[in-house]
Amino acid sequence: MQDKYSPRDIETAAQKYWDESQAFKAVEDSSKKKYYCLSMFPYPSGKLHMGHVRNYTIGDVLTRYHRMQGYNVLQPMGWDAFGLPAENAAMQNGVPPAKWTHDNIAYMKKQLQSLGFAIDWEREVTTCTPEYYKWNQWLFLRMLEKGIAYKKTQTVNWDPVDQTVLANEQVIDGRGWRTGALVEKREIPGYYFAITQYADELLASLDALPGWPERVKTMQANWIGKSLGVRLAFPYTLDGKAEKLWVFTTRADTLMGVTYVAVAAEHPLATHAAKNNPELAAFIEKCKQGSVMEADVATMEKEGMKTGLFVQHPLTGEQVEVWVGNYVLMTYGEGAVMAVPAHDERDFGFAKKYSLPIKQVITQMSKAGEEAFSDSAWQESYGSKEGVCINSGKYDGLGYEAAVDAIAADLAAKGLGEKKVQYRLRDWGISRQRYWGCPIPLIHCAKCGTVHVPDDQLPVKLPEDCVPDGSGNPLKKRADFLNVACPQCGGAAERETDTMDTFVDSSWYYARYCSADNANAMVDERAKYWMPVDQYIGGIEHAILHLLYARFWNKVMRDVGLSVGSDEPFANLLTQGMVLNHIFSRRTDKGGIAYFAPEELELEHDANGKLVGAKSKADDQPVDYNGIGTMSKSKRNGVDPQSLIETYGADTARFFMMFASPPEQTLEWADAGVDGAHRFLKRVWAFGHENAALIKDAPTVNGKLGDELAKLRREVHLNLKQATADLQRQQFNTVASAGMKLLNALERAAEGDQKAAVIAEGFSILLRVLSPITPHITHALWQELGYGTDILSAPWPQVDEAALVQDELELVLQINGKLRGSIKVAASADKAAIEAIAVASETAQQHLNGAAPKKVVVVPGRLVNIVC
RNA sequence: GCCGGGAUGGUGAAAUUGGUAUACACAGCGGACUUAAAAUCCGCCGGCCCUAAUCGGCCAUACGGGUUCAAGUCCCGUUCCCGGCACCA
Repeated sequence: MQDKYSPRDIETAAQKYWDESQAFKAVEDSSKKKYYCLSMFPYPSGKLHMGHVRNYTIGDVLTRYHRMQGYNVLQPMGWDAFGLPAENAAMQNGVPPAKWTHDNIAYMKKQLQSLGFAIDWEREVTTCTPEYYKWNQWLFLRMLEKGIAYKKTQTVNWDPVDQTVLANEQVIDGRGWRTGALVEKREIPGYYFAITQYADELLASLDALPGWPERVKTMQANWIGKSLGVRLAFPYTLDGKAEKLWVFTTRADTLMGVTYVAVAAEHPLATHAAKNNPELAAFIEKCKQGSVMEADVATMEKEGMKTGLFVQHPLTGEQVEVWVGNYVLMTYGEGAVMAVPAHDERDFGFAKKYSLPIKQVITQMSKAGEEAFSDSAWQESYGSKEGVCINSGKYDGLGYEAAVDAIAADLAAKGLGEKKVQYRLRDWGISRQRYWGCPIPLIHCAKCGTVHVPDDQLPVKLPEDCVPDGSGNPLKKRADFLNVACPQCGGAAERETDTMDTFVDSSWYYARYCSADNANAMVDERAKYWMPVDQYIGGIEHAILHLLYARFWNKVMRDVGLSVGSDEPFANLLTQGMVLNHIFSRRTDKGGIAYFAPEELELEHDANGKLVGAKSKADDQPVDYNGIGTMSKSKRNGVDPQSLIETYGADTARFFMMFASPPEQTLEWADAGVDGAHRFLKRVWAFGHENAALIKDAPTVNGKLGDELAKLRREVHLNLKQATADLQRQQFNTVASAGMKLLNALERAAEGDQKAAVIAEGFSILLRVLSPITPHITHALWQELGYGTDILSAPWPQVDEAALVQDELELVLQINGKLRGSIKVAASADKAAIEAIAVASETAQQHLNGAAPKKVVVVPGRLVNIVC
């Protein structure tokens, strides 16, 4: 046995052993309880970053822990390999996205393997391979057949200089990231998945997911946003024809307070009004500038212009003025809203700005609003809270529900409205005008229209040698891809060049791992054994979109008749906190933005170690600080774990990452503390080495121990108990602490009868507690010390409750809630006895001064509080 | 702007159900070993006050209120930070 801890040798040997013994190959075995542990697969950006190390270490700890608990475990890995960064890299380096992606995968796979994760690599899945994306195409066609997929227009960000569609991420302050040009909104056709058809089920089955964090379920429920409201119409006459302007509201009780209606810039009414109104036409054009992002729309200055048109109030028949508002979105609801400035904050701001009338129709029973319409007066007099109707004619005095019912009934009688359930959730637009994605399997024929690619011609393969140049989709220039015979008439036709959103790829990979080698089916019977995923682990940033899309897709697969095994794909979810780092950038001369990677920068700190700025190493000039944020490819602020692994070894990297903070917590990256983690592992090794002879020959603990050794053994089992509980509740930082405390205790062991037995037992517990976190060092020591051949299949240690028993307890003594001392009581003492001892104590007598206590609170095993 | 989360020593954090706030570490300081350094080991380590030193007292879990015998933990309000907002993945 080496006397010095040498991670390189130990880790290479352990990994070789696992590899040769096929230790992590998962085989279906219906006689054993299965545990499918899945971490979100990485985008192959080039190198792992610390967020990956954190994510995959968490998954590996859970996998190895459950294996020791006797489960048949599956932990697979794959690559979310289509996406935008590959195209950006292609533009920068002139390398085709396919090559760049496959090179990155090869490198990152080596990195993952060097971390010693218990992964079954035979099930590896890569989404940019035809074997995988064939099934995207296959299911897409099934969805078209079932009416779950359909075509309509979508609004996109358009860069007028590059003549290309921009992702939201590529829009910075309303400008294209490469060109600096003002971004425009543009309407183009695209394919949608009707996720709203599943809205009710997606909402309802959140209740069937007790293993999901509440915060994620709340976010998803709010995102789906089911609300009961009223869809109602404002009638009007246009060119002599009777028309209706439809709106949706959740506040029909305020209908009598409507003082104007606002429509989107793209609304037909706006278009009509603009025909003879150049000023309005110009305003509508202006509304088309800027990004489509909701955050931008919600924070921009609200602007509007009157159309000169009027509609009728559906109940009173009064004239209501129609405005165009830049905050009304054509793609939401009806593209028009009724405005009640007295009881909606946004309408109020708009009405104040354009001096529109404000009519109070709800009272909160505070003072009536005669005074100036200042914001605080609005809050006090009006407000958006539900209340009782006033100034509303026959509805006066009604509360929210009664008013909505009465108004809805009156609208229905006139044929001008009805109650309606509305969702905030919108259908999922999946068309991307981009090269590096899964081709949409459709063919456009002049004669036959849009034709489905027949199943026997799938997959539609993406040519892998394109190099995008930033302007438009290169597939449009590929005659060999584009030109195809129409499957129906055999005439000349063209392939669809749009590709699918990469969220499609990641919506079902969990199922593919179960049948990764099946070329004839998307999933097969084996999915029934493994699914649902028992533990899914990934970043909290996926709380809504990815997790909702995956839940939706799983239900679609079920409804298409595939054997997915369950209605929900992920039984338990652990949402990892983000690993953050500082972000630095510079404006480019074109007006775009360029980010700097940590290795390109010289950071500057003040005396307290606080970051004050940074300089580029290349030109020694300062760069802009953009605050702190998620480690990401696009912001270039990821920290590569490679040097950490090379310097200290995988076990140190893993231990440090787990010890740094609880998994769900956001973590600002700092490598202070890595030394401490490494020092601890060196101590573990040294302890094993120094006590090797003692441990190898040790008998088992038998009979009563001396006080000191009994105390040590109690500490060992206390820490085992804590570590086991912490693994159950997935708080790995305190599992690491428990390991440290355990070693501290063992190192301080007193001499005495049975010392060898206590040490041998204690160290075997320590090794097993640590093994999920630091599998290599524990594997080596387990073998070297003769505990067994393979710690992987060692059972998880059991707490000996007898070792925890104490004869005498020390309780905290509080006087009036303040710590004033302690008392010793027999473990068997009852409440009355404890109270008597506490009151009789010298400390209590001093404070009581002869008087009787007003109250005594006894918390068994913890404290006594005397109130005087 | 909307939805979700967070804030505890110089730093990462602990406190599992309302019951000793700061476990376990990092950094720092002091010491041992050494010709020396590294490594290793030992000790100290929230702030203020009292004391020669102990003993002890007060304050402190982002900020302001509240409930309770008792609040980091529960309730109300505020600030700042992080994640998401539908074409980053």
